[in-house]
Amino acid sequence: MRPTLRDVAEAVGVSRSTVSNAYGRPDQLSAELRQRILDTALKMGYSGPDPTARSLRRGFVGAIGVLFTSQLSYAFTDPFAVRFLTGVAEAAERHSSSLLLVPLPNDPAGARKAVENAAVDGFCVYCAGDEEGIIDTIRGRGLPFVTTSSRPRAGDRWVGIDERAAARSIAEHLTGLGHRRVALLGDGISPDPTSGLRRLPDVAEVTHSTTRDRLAGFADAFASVGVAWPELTILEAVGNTRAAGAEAVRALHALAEPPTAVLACSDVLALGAMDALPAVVSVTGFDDIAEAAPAGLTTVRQPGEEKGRSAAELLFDPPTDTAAGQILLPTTLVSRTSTRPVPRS
Amino acid sequence: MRPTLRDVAEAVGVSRSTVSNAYGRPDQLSAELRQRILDTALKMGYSGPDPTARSLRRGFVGAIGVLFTSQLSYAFTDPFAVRFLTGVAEAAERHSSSLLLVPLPNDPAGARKAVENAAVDGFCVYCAGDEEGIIDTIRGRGLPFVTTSSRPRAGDRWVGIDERAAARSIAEHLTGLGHRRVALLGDGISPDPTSGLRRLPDVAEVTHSTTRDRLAGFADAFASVGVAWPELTILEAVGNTRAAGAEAVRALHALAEPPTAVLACSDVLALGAMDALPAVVSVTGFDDIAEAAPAGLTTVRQPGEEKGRSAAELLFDPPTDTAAGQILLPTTLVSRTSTRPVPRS
DNA sequence: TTGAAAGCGCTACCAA
DNA sequence: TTGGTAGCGCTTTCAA
Repeated sequence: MRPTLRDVAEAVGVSRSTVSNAYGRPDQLSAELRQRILDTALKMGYSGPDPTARSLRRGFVGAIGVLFTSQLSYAFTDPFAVRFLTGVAEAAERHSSSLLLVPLPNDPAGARKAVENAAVDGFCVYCAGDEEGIIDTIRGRGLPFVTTSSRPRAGDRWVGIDERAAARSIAEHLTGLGHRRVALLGDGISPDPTSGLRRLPDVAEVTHSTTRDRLAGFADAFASVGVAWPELTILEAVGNTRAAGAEAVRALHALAEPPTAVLACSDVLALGAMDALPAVVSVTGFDDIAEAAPAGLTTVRQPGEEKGRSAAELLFDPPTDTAAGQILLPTTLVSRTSTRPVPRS
Repeated sequence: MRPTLRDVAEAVGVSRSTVSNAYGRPDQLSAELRQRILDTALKMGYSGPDPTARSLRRGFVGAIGVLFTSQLSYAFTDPFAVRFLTGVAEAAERHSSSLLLVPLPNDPAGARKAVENAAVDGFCVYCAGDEEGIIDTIRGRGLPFVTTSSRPRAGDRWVGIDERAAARSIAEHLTGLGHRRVALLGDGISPDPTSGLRRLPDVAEVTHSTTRDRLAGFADAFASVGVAWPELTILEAVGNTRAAGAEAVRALHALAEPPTAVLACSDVLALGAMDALPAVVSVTGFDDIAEAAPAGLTTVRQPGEEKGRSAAELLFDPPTDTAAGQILLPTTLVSRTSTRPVPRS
């Protein structure tokens, strides 16, 4: 049996409080006594107060939870998610807090349970899919949280970008180059995804909110040059991976009149599309991950690390002014070689 | 005040054990009573047992700690570390366990405290630097752990590769191409690093164990063709980043007889070296990260995800056979275009 | 199937 | 500066 604080107290011949103070409040006892306690503890193989017991008593844990609304192991394969995490980690370091990464099972009940069982002081929710249920569960626990959802509730802390406007801006870049027959590529379009062409009466039916907003932004730009939603080709990828992007655009080969450009909802998908398409087809991405520049991918840059950092800081230092709890980050259109004017035919 | 399990028990008019069972052991009470309890709880705003209290009572947490022996936020910028983490996450998902990422302060005392305060059931230690003190602290807590250290103690659980042999193999590739005047590039060579040329009487003095073993392996190959340690140029990078690699090799411009090849201790450093050197200089890396292939970098492949997965599995399912607790992973030499025969002059 | 009792290991208050 | 006391919120025997 490992020794407890009580054992050390008995061995030294002092009370438990004094031993506790020796670890947590060194100023509450003489340096000499403290040293005697620490020495005895070391000799007995006691390595300090049990973290769990301490958390229970103190009512705070010293860790924040990070939730990815997609599979945790996938999150690490998504360069943008990793950048977000880097930012969160920076803030956590500054606040001497740990990061609890909680894998969420696919079934809602399991996900709920996972969120309820996480021993944390608050959550950063990286929204890449369905977040409603998860956020409700956190709310139910009464814990503070920050989201990157594309549509935060008023009063919720949030860090994000104007998804729709950013998407519109890159689509306008393409309309400016003369593109009219285009395909939109995203994942999380339907609840039960399959790769390839999708018939979609209305953008409102798109499952994932981020994809929905970006597609809506793309559509805005085309609507303003007279291309209505039904004339846009919608491509669904199964998952946000390069391979899924490549796979999805294969469906274009079957078309009599293939699009002159593909607008992807992420750089990862866009790079996959470039892998599978001839270079005459213009391609755009979203995020500006590290791989985008060497590939010459035209994209929208959003500050990934800063997103993570701001989210975590919002959790650690809640702003008193409620308006300051919503941080809108800037985006920039980055024009590279993957987009060109429509070839005359 | 949030309601506790006790409040729910009183509201329903049953004992606390029964409410506890309603959550943790549904088979211990009638479905009807359970539903009544759950309904009441919901109405009262009770969202299930407190995770910390439950952990204390049960004596187990449901999370494993992941320790990077370099700054946590840096770890995410290292593609190989991210792959390791991906593997760990996969295993954690399978075992419904969370991942606690613990930032370690640079000072040993702070690092010790951070490890002592982590509420986890065990640790995966990703060794990229000094691990001795950290592992001792874990041992002091009596928690199970797995390392990727290059020199595990007998009896410790471990996952790794034969660093020295792998390094030797890639160096032999270069000696086979005729290279004799070469530079070795690594980080963590000296305790107080500065970028550039390093005078180093003996490889044993290298600070970080992994760098030490890889440099030793490089040296082995050159020794066997008659190039002794003092004839090798040693370059130190400050940190394992692409920029640091580029910066470190700038020191070569000053040499009258620059090396014909640079052997780096990681792909990241190697890519940096390629950024800063003329293409006639051969460069080798280590790890085979995703960026290596497009850059044509000759390197040694080690299975990153598998390393993480195996490490975590070793933690979750301790092998009864102690010999099975040490897993040696295979490596492969991947020859690409960044290495060429020595140009005749 | 349900309940009473006994802590898990610790910290914080208050009094000495 | 030190110690006694009272729980933090829960689970788990064990007995009814």
